[in-house]
Amino acid sequence: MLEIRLIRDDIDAVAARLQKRGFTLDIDRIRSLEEERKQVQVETQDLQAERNQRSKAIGRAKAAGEDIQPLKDEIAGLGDKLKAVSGRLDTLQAELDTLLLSVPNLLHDSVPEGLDENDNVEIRRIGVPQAFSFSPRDHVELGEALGQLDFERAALIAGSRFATLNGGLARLQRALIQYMLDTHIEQHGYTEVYVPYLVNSESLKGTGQLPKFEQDLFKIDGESDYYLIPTAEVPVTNLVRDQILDAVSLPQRMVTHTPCFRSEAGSYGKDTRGLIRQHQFEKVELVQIVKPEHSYEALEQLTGHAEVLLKSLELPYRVMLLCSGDTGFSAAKTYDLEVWLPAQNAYREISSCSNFESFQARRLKARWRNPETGKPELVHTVNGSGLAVGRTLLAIMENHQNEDGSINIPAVLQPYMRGQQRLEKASS
RNA sequence: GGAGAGGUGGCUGAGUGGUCGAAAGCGGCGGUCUUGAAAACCGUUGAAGGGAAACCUUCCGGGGGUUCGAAUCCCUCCCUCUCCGCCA
Repeated sequence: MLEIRLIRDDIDAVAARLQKRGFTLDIDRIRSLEEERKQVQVETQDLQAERNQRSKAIGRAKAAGEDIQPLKDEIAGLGDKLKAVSGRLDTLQAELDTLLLSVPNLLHDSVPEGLDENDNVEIRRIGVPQAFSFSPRDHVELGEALGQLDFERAALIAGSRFATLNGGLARLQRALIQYMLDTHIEQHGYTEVYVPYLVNSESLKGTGQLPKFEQDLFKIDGESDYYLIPTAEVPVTNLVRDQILDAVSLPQRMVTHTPCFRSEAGSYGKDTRGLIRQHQFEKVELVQIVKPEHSYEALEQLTGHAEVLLKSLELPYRVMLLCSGDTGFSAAKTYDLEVWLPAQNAYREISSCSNFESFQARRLKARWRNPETGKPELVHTVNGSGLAVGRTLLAIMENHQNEDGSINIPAVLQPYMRGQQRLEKASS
């Protein structure tokens, strides 16, 4: 959410910056709503002040033993008038809030202009794709040949866009999770957290998934206001909702592993094969709560933390700076890490690292007390995948495959696999 | 699931219809004293919105209601605690 003051002060400049990402701000509607809001608010507050004054006078008169009936008569009608005006104020405020909640974040100046992913800018490219002496198979073929990846069983149990793993592959996924968590905890200074996988709508509103992106979520049917988390960003960032944090507690660096659930509505026919786009997948998520002046530094640092994993897993990747049209709703600036997939002969997203500046913090009312001003001020939030585990698993399968269909386990994962060096058909 | 007790400022905790945004204590900040610190004493100390400011409004778990007036009464939801039952 943007600061209403910013919009009030210079709505044209804000609208111009939003246009950069293809969002058209309804200037006239906001102007007229704001104008009426201001007038109705003053009116409401005047009436409230009058009511308070007169009620206190009645209190005094009563204490003095005077007849209060005449005073009560004088006030007749004020209540109804107040109710009408404040009702109107509530309506106006609600309309403005709804409008503001669906306005995306302003982009950082360093974000290149562009329409879609084709305009994203490659920042750096690390690692060289392996030259195979045979035609590399994709992870579906490899996994099914190993007998350790099964989409048919999953379709039977749940439906499309689910997978079952068994034996070595299931263990390798678990090894990846442990390795990623341990690396961030031990080398990058993150604190591990464990959080709910079901969250309420307030939390989703706080991080920006609601109200605009309800169709991407799985909602739990019933009385309770629960959604399955689409990313751990939601519960973890909400740890600081409605808080005024101590300056010395910043930055907060948190890491967690959770499953993530996405409806993938609107992605019919896209990535239908394999593990790339599933309704359920595992992800290790990095979240930082920082002072505003450090958030861009934190974004670079956090992106680097995710990159460490790709390097150590010997996976070639590139870092993309998303252009204005491709940057997500809540983000001010985003780097995507894209891993090389030999079977697709392409780089595919495996991590997305964003600085949200105060956009989420404003919705979350997540603040810190600035010692310089003594006042509560909004924090900045930064997060990124470190990494998407399912996609990492398939990247390992495809990049580290052998001609016989076995898969080399990267050295850093072997300690988590009792020293096992390869996944083979016999292994389990 | 059944029965009961609660949710008040950074914390503890008073307040059951009227100058209550809220006593008191702790903590924080500033000062006096001191070579310095501690102690003691004095002062100060919540958040949000509107306004250039004076100042005004709102907030005592959330929402709704009664009343001239609600932290206080009523309804409803959420959460915490105790006991019983059930359970990974």
